[in-house]
Amino acid sequence: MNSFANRDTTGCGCYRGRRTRWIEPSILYLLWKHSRHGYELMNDLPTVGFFDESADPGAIYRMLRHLEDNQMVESQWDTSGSGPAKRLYTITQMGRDNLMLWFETLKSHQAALNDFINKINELK
Amino acid sequence: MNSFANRDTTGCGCYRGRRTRWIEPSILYLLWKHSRHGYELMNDLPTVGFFDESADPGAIYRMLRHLEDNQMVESQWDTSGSGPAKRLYTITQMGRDNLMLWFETLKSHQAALNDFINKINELK
DNA sequence: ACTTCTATATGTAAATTACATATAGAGGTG
DNA sequence: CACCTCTATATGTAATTTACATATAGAAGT
Repeated sequence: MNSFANRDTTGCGCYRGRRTRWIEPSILYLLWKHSRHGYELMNDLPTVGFFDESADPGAIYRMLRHLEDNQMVESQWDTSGSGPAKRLYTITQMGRDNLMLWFETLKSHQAALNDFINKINELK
Repeated sequence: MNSFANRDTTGCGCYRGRRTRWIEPSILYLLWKHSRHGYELMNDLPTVGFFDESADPGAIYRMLRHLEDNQMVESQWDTSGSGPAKRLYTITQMGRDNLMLWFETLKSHQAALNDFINKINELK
């Protein structure tokens, strides 16, 4: 069964203010800047800030397939260069729109977090 | 089986930078301000900012029991007043220490979130 | 007797995470 | 050429977490 079942039909992972799955906007952000391979994303994700040294390959490839199923990204096999064939992922307009939805969610979370941190500060 | 198995032995829910379970610091924060009943927490949690209109009673009572198992809070039955007997929860020194650990985690998450939001802003 | 409100607590399906493992091409080395 | 390592994509699955439903029960009003 699809582990993304029960999500809304737009494929937007930011529905209902869920605060996890930062991997989705992180991937969209990196692909917005320029197209990349999955393996590249695995190395680049930690630069976004939500990940430590490495990101889980399983999570990345499953998320990429989910994003592709929902027309957020497109891919094509790239047989040039050395090493095994790789898929080059490119963000679509829907993907960009989706990241902008995420942006609103992230800002609202940012506000809540700032507020909570201020509250704790006042305790001391 | 305890659903908090595999957590570290200090009972600190902020280990490894986990970004969910805001309910734990939220409860500790409210109890730091003053002792409350579980039912009161259910109503007060939305004022902290991470919850919408209501918080899940199941999550609250299970978290309270977890906090009590880890000496973060203490409770005593309160039979005064009207209505059924209720448990009055009070934060302990360990609970306060734990919230301060959470505080550091939350600030590091705040930094990552601020950074990511700025990055998305630069795309536009 | 019946209903509603307060209060605490448990059950469980579905979603998610974390980690392990599988598959496979390319390149280097003895 | 057998072997190892690195790159690259992908699947399997146990444990964890969430979300929602339901259970239990005293008190208070009607």
